[in-house]
Amino acid sequence: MQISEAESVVMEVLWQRSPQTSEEVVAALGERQDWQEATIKTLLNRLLNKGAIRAEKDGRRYLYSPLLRREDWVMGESESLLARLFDGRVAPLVAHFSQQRKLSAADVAELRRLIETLEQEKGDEHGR
Amino acid sequence: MQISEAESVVMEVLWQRSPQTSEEVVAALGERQDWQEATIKTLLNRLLNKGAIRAEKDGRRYLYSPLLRREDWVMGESESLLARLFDGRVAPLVAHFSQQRKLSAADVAELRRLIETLEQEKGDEHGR
DNA sequence: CATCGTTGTTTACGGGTGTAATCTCATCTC
DNA sequence: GAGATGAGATTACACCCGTAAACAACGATG
Repeated sequence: MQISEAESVVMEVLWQRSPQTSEEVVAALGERQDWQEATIKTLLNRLLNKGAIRAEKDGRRYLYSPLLRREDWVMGESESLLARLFDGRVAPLVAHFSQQRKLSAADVAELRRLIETLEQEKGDEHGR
Repeated sequence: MQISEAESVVMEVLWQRSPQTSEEVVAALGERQDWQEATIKTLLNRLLNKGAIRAEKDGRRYLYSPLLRREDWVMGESESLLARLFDGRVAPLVAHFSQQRKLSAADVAELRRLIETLEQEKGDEHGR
C-alpha cells in the first residue's frame, strides 16, 4: 500500500480519530494546512481508491475510517529507509546520527533507558 | 537538494568511486540493475542539472563526480523521515522497532555498545 | 575529406502527485 | 414540486519520475 506525502497528512487526521466526515477532516486540516476543500476531497477519494480508508454511508454523508494501520505504514516507511540507507539495520542509523552530532544528552539517556528495558525483556524471554 | 530513488542508485555508484565515465557507471549498474544505457544517461543528466554531480571534460568524454555528499543526503532523508513519523527524534524510532519485535539480541547489544561510547564522549566534553 | 561510431543532449510518453475547479445528484426548503 | 444547497465524483493540469528512443556533435579511421 503506497500512499503519498499529501495523502499521509490526511491519514494522520483519521488515525487521530475515526470515523470522521469529510467536513471534519477539512476542519482538522484547515488549521495547519492551507489546502482548499476540493484538494482534501481529492485526497480522500484517492485514499479510497487505494483501499487505505473506507467510507460508510451515514445518511447523506460518508464517514471515513482508516483501513491501513498507522503502525504498518510507519514500519513500512522505516524499513524502506533503513534498507536503502543503512543496510536494513537500526544501529547504523543511530551511529550516523551520533557521528553528525545530532544526538543530545537527553536523547542518549532516553536510548539508554530503552536499551535497558529491552535487555530486561530479552532476559525474561530466555528464562521463560 | 532532492534526488529521486532511481537517481540515488546512480549516486551510490559514484559515491563508491569517483570520478567515473558514464561507461563505467553503466558497467557498474549493469550487474544489478536492468536499465538500458539510455536510462542511465538520462539519470546522469538529471543529476547534473540538479547540481548533485559534476562533469569534467576528459578528451572526448566526461568524468563524473558527486557534488552532493552521501552523509548529507543520508542525513537529509533520515531527518525527513524522523520528522514526519517520529516527532523528529531517534529514540521513538528505536522504540517502534522494538515494539514490533524487529530488534534481535545482536541489535540490542550493538546499540548498547554504541550508547556506552556516546556516554563516554559526553563525559569527555563535559570535563574539557 | 567523408564516413562511422561513440558519447552526450533532446525529446517522448505514461503514470503518480499536488493542487484545484467543475459537474452531478440527492436532499432540504418554500 | 422547483429551486437551492451541499456532498461526493469527475475532470483538469502542470510537474516529477521511470524508462527509453532519437538526435547531434565531435573525434577516429580509412
